Amino acid sequence: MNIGKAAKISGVNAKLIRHYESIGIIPKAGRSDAGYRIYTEADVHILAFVKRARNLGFSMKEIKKLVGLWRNKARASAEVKNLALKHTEEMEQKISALQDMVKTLKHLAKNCHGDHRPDCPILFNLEGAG
Amino acid sequence: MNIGKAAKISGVNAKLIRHYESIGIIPKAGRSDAGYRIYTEADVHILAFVKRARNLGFSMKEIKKLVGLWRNKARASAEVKNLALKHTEEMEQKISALQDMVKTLKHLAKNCHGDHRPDCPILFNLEGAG
DNA sequence: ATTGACCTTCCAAGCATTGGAAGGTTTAGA
DNA sequence: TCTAAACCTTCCAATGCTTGGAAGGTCAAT
Repeated sequence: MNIGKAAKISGVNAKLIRHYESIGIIPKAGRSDAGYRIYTEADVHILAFVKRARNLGFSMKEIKKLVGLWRNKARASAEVKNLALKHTEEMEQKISALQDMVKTLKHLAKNCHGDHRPDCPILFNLEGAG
Repeated sequence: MNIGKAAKISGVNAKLIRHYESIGIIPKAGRSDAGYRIYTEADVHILAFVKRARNLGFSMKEIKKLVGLWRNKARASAEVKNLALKHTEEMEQKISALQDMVKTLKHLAKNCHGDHRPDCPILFNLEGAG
């Protein structure tokens, strides 16, 4: 099938498929006489895999590893698990950083009149008075 | 003072200060005879303001607005508050998206042996079997 | 006069994705 | 058969934020 159909089925748009190919995330597709990329069911499967991993927040670098592990039937599950847990930790750190920011901003906003008056503790805090 | 000193005091490194100037976040600095940028205490104050806003997760676009509001003594606090609350909402959405990912990954990792064996529910899930 | 620490500009990379331009190919309909 | 729409190709650039380097000019102190 052509790239358009592969895109539709896998949920990864054509532009992105070409990009993934160019950075080596997925193997180079075969070509028709006219130079069109040709995809098999298996190729679409890889694309869908990539998409799911992205939805779980993995970076493309990590996904490259995951795809490699996935296609290597002899991989050790420990390697995959480590990757997943490391990623989980990073996300948890991001979450707590975001929660801190939200907490601070909510506190500041709560004490801001939010009307026509110019006085604003949010700016006052950013100003360095906090 | 020169850019190096301004960087040290404000906590924003010199490279970044030039960049901020180039994208219009901060006003263009004055220049010495030799072309060196010259900063005043007030300039450093703005830089520190930007840095604090960044630490709260505001985008540069938002910060551009905040700096404008901050310098405009006649601003309405409502405008600042809206900006802050909108930003807070966005962060909360990010948090919950991340939490979903973490939950899914933790669940998968829990059921993964994590040893030399190849079987791995994490990959199985990414494969599309989930 | 020379060294070293500063400053200048420009160009590029990193992340992941999206957009457009300019052109070739296939398919369907008049 | 001609043509128009819908596909495909490549390349170049932008997004947002930051960092890095190269090549060169300037300052302060030795």
